[in-house]
Amino acid sequence: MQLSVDFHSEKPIYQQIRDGIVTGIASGTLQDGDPLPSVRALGMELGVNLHTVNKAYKLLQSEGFIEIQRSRGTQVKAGKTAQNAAEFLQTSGSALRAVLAEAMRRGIDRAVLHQMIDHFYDQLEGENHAKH
Amino acid sequence: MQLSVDFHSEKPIYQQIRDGIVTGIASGTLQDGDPLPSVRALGMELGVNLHTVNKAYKLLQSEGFIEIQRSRGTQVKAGKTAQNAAEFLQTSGSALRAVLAEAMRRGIDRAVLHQMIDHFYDQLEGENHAKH
DNA sequence: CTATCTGTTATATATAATATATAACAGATA
DNA sequence: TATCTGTTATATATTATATATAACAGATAG
Repeated sequence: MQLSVDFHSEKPIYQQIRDGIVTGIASGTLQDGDPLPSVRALGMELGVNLHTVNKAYKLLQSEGFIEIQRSRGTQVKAGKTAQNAAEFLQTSGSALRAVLAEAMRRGIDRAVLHQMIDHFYDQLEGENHAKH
Repeated sequence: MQLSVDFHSEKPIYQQIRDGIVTGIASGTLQDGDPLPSVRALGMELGVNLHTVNKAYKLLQSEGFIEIQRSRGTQVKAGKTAQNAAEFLQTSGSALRAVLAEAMRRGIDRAVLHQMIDHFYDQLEGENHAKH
């Protein structure tokens, strides 16, 4: 687990943990069936309370990224969602990377970029709804 | 001002207001020198407290998007940041839109997408730092 | 000059999200 | 049986968000 948390980030710790694991799955570092550290072990490793790790695990479970088995442990469940993310990165990753590089070259702030993406996504969702 | 807020959104109201105005500037709907409603007027229009609007205005000011003049009002200040955003949308907007459409076609969640973008941005920042 | 419009400041309150701390419970397993 | 799992419960602290009310001070239109 090459995973770290930034205590000064505006992003909640439990989300940082979630994002790190999702990234691991999407990039193939974490594969189907791989065991995850226990909530206590990862908590110790990151210097974080076990409940914070538990919150991240619960979130990942609700999103279908992992499977939690009481008193047995936690395993990566590289299902449809993870597979879709991985395939998207393979087909469109370089295009996305190029667009982001252009944005960075123009000095566009990360928050502004997120806002643009939400805006486009809203538009696309509206178009899709209109079709049905 | 075609601007609305979603009280059930996970995104804070003051950020929704900010994002709406930034979108207006980037799209050209709001142009340099255009006056914005007073904090009280916009608060009334949106059904929101004046301090919430004021918080959004302060944020926009700190980002260089608007200019606030005590007791005179607020004006759009389409400076470098806004210009950069607008130019980026003109040159790369369609490419970004295409990538996002592909992501949506694959059913990729908005949060996962944001996470991917942060990941790429972190990578690109690392590469740029390494060059200098 | 006066009334009214600006943004601003101050104070208080309420709610929700985040994070930690501590303890105990219950199932699986070596 | 001892120890590892996730889970539940309770309590506390901090921060962010949002509202409410009131007052202040500068600009401006009447």
